[in-house]
Amino acid sequence: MKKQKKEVDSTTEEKIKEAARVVFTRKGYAAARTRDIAEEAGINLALLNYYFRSKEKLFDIIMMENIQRFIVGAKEILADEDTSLKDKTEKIASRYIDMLILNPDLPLFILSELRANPDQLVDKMGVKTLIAKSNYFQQLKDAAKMQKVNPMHYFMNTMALIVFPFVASPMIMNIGNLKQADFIALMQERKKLIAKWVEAIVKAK
Amino acid sequence: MKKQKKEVDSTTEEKIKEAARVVFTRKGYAAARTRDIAEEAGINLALLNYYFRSKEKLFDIIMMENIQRFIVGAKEILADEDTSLKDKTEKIASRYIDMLILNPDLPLFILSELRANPDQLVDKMGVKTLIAKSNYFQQLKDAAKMQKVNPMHYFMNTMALIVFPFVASPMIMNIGNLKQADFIALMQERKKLIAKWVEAIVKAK
DNA sequence: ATCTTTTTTAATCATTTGATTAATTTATTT
DNA sequence: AAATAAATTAATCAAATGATTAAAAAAGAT
Repeated sequence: MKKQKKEVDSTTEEKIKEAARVVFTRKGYAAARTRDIAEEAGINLALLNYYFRSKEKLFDIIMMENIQRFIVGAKEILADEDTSLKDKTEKIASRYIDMLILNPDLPLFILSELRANPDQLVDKMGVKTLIAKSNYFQQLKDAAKMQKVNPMHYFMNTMALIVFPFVASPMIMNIGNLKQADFIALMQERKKLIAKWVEAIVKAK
Repeated sequence: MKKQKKEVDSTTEEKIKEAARVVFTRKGYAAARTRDIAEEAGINLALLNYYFRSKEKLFDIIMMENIQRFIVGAKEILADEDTSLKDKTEKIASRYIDMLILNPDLPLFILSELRANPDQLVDKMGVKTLIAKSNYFQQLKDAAKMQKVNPMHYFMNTMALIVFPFVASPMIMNIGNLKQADFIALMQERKKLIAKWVEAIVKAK
């Protein structure tokens, strides 16, 4: 009944999930074919429905896990009462840039599917409270109050500086004449720069 | 043979194109159904193929026009030899934010389809030379030289600050408890702020 | 008015695609 | 080893979907 788990990711179920993650994340729900996933996983198409019932059910699982993957680890950084805003920004930037180098399709996937499905997926994942009630957001508010600016601006700016290059990487690489390695090198540089920039923004004028 | 053009957008061909723009831009190529487009246009499905041969041909036209819509008007601002970097940034931010308020789905659509089709669509549209050879980019390079930083960083930052909030608007509105009108008000505020922020970034540290 | 061309419609086709079924193979239990 | 359960496969189904066709309607030309 139970599959032996000596190789953790070698069960059929795991092979399907991993293939689904690759295909869904790269092509999006609508463009992904269940046959693509089956082929990527090296399994018979029927097994996909045998293990996950439907394309949609499988997608929901992947979507959940992808969002989790996106916010995991952020909580401790954002909650830390002993670090400055600049410290947090640098840690967040560093962690996310590393993660995005490994999963470059993740943000565009999430943002696209989020727009397509006005579900409360974000709600469900508790992103809102994670951020809005964090020490980080309080520090943002403090900084914003002095500038008489909506703190959401600073939050958007930080996210933008971290995530946008990955969302727009084909265009960036084209305009800047960059190869894959050049782009990654640029992103590595940003780990330190972003915190500096955000600090400059917060203190601007 | 020729349709009279008294009402410019009332010809069947135009109705289809406009409907296609709406549906493609909102749902992307893969999720858009030719029947959706026909219904949105209020025409018989066969007319879509009669006028445009195929879904793909119609899409290519819309894609071209959408990219054009994205870069039109930027050229003069970027080329102007008599304005400062800050002036240009402010003008670009203002123009793009206005445009994005009217076409909020445009950037995610372009970025998604650009990633899906590694064609040289960007090449074809001449975005690269438009930017790389502009007075604007020269000013970016000058600023970057002093900071010993790749000028692409500043380009990415400016694009990010302008475009990202629209790409991530569902998440932003959720986290910030914002209604549509609140979000637009925030974007209006950014018109002025972005140039200030970019200036602060360029001069940072 | 008649003829020709263009536009529009309803019906249908062929393919793709998500899903199911029945049979076969493999693993587990007794 | 026999019996039972789980996993896998090939074949097939039904619905969706892009596209075509033949006929009808509308517009334009003679």
